[in-house]
Amino acid sequence: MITINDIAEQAGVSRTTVSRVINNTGYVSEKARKRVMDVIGETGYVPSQHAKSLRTKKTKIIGVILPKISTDTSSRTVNGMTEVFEAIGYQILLTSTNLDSEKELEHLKLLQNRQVDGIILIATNTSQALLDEIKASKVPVVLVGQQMAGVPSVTFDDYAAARHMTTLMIEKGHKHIGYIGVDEADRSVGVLRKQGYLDVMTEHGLHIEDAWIQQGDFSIDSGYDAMKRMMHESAGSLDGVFAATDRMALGAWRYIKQQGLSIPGDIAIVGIGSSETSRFIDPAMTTIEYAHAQAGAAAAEIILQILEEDKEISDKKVLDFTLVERDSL
Amino acid sequence: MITINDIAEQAGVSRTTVSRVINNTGYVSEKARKRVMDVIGETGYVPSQHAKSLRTKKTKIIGVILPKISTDTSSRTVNGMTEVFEAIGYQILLTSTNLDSEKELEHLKLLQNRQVDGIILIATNTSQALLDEIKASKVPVVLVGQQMAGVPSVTFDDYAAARHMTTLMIEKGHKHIGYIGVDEADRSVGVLRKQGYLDVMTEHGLHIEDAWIQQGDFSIDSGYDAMKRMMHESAGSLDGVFAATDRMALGAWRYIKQQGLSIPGDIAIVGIGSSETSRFIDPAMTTIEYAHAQAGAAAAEIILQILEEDKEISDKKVLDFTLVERDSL
DNA sequence: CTGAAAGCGCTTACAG
DNA sequence: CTGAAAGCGCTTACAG
Repeated sequence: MITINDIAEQAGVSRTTVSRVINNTGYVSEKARKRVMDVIGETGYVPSQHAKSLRTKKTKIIGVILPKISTDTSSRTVNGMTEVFEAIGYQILLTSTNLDSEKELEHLKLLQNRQVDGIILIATNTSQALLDEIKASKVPVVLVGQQMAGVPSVTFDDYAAARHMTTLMIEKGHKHIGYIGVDEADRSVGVLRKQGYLDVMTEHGLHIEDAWIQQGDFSIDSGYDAMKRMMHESAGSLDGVFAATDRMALGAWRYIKQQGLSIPGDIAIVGIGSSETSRFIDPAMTTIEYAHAQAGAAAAEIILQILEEDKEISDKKVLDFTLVERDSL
Repeated sequence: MITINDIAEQAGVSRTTVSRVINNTGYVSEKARKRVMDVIGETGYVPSQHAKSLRTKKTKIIGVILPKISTDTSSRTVNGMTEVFEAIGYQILLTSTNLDSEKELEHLKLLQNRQVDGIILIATNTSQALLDEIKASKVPVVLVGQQMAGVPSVTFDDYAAARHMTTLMIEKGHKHIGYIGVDEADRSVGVLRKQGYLDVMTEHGLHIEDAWIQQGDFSIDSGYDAMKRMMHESAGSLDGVFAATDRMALGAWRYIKQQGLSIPGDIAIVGIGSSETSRFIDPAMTTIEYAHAQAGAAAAEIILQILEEDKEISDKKVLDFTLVERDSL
């Protein structure tokens, strides 16, 4: 392996000088700089990041913790971050918790040991343990998807989105609207979206049967099962279903189709997420689109600001949503 | 920051001894080990990976180069790798080329500077420049999706898969079969799949109009456009289309539906890839499934063998495919 | 069973 | 404008 010493020797300067030209810092005579550059060019020398990190305590690596790597949401978010980071030479160290929230804690620790400069956590819950770990973190953490006191984050306006969608359903003449949600440990998806639905229903004086509120686990199959339960247990007047995510809506869609019912004639079905599949099914699903790439980019920018400008930031950036009206409502 | 020196001091031993207990190497008396462990427990000390890497030249980080992060294929592949790596404490440094093959070279260099232990490259072409860079690499590289002389790889049997699908179409009574492919710089997708189609057609003495062979660029829209061109330029007897990827097949499907044609009644349409969407559209698409997660896992295992067992491996692992028969053929 | 010492490849005051 | 030297936090022969 070729080191800074080799370059210094071949260029006939000290390694201090070599370091200066590499990092473009301090004064170096044009002559010396050129000699060093030439030798670097000839040898193809690249500085050891480890040695450098050991000294400077900086790595230019950002740890990213995802709930699951193979989802539309994750990959779009990471994509957005990548664009921002790549331009300035940062790289991403990726870990996935595979939906195991214990692992969020574990990975948070792991990444710090790796001496990443910062961590972006696509969070699925807001537990106290998680908050504690974040507060204790030696490196800045920014949250995506959830908000926590004193922690910078970028989220979508889940409550407003759910309100908007529910209102739209009512405006279109639906009155007996069911809801497929997720566990409330997930504040954004589990609590806020549901609350939006509940509040709008109440404000319109609309009754909600117990059977109309079901819970899934984000998977397509769980949406299918939830829909099935809802139909079986319901008194029968159901004319619309709002699922907290497109994947669960897709499962519900599937069950309804299998029953030979018409969408939206018999039952309207809508989701949130704007997945690719939701666009191609028949009827194409009305949904709400979140700009995940933009969220990723925003998170990247926040962490960069903290790192490079050494700012104390605890911004909570809330991104807007856009309604995608198609044919299932 | 708390270091090995602090631990040594508090435990009343030398840092040599601390290092020994951390790494479970050499002799340490039970008493000393316990004291050290206790102090580590109390302090929450974690060794600096950089210092360690600087000495050992190992990082336990694998660089992964993807063509595009937000695709089904990529995320499934990465998922498969993650499972293997996670179990033994390796992590993944992810970079995406965003379909820019220049960047494959660039990232190959970049990752080496990051001192990754190895690189997994999800390749989209087999250019000489790429091969040269791989050969010159200081760390082992394993290829996914393409084969190159002397480089370990895991691929799918694209030629056999295309043959299989084309044969099936013919058996189902289709004779006028078009093909939507991609650029031939991509040997696996561009050349082998097309060759499978061509050979089977020839063997059955089936004629192929010029207009029946079109090219896309992997995107849904390009499949749509290719299908449109095919229909416009064709003499009219077309009764089936085989697209090299599900996404392009999806685009083609869309165009055919828009024309009010029946699938597979008027035209059958099939793809390769088994994307989620292909399962939910109407009619559900017949396709070929590749076990991407398994490919990722296989690649991870190969690189681990090279790294941990110090073997010289240039295995070419070829994974099988499975036909997913649905309703579009 | 244990420790002193050298060294991994850098950067950064400090002195000139 | 330049260099000698210290030091970042580890591991690993070597000697005892």
